[in-house]
Amino acid sequence: MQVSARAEYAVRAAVELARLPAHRAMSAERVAMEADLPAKFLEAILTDLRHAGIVQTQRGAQGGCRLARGADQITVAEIIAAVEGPIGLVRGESPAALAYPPGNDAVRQLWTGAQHAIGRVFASVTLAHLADDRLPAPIARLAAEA
Amino acid sequence: MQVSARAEYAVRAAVELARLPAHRAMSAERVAMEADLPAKFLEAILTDLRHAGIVQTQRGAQGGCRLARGADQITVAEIIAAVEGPIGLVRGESPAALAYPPGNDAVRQLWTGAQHAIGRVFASVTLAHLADDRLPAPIARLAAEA
DNA sequence: CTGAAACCCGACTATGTCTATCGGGAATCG
DNA sequence: CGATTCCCGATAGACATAGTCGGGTTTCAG
Repeated sequence: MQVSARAEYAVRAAVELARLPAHRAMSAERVAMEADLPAKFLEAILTDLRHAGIVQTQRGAQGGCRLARGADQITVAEIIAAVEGPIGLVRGESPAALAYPPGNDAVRQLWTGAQHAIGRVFASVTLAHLADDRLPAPIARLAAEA
Repeated sequence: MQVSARAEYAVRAAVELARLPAHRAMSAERVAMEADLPAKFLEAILTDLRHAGIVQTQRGAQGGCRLARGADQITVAEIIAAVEGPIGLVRGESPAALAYPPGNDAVRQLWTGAQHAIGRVFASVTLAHLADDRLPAPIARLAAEA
């Protein structure tokens, strides 16, 4: 039950971009410096984010990266999906695809529920929240509880 | 973001045991047959469950495995912890152990919240629920939603 | 007592995933 | 032109995971 380094880096990099003044770009290398991430690895991650339409890039001198939309229009869920590919909670399969014998539907629902629980958290947090260092109240409460 | 085969197998095997009449045991091999799991691999998993005090075993002819407690006293969270070891959501570290620069606490809280969200699901489902093929209402609702 | 049933356990292999880097190519701007 | 910056495929190395093997130990039935 892990969040990959890839996903964690993607979020941190995106937060960096979200803190940029509007319409300004930042080179991938600079993002790597600021966020303390391995430069070439981050480059690959930013490529994923671009393919997913989350960031836009500009080649050449004075080029760089910026968010393709407002920070409040980009959720953590999107970012993670972009870098980790389609999410399969159990053995690479979606819970819905698992074949359990009859009378064992609850097991499937268990995995589905877990997936939705985490998906709901990720879908309700945007880059704007992270850039402001302030989560939505329900999530903050969840994080604070025992 | 995956549940390992190990964890999934452990849950399925435990459900099998939960459906046994009280004080009856079942050989590991038979559990593997019934639940359609690789026999030797399951043996290793059952060893983990025994070390965690979730199942009891009896060697020799007519021996086998049974739950160490009532099915309603064993949660999925316990089972998963038993077979996957201490859970580290991000890069093997607990979110609390991650060092983020100041102003980035929300990122840490995000991972913590995700961990709690999933932990809450797993902690509220017991083997009794799964053996009856019926989840607690809040979890069932979570599984059913879009 | 003997032998079969069953657990116990460490070693091992194979496969894949994940992290990260390298090197060179293509676009862009000054 | 030439510096900057993105683009992308190949690849290496480390590690985790899934699953097997073989032999040992305990226990019980007869």
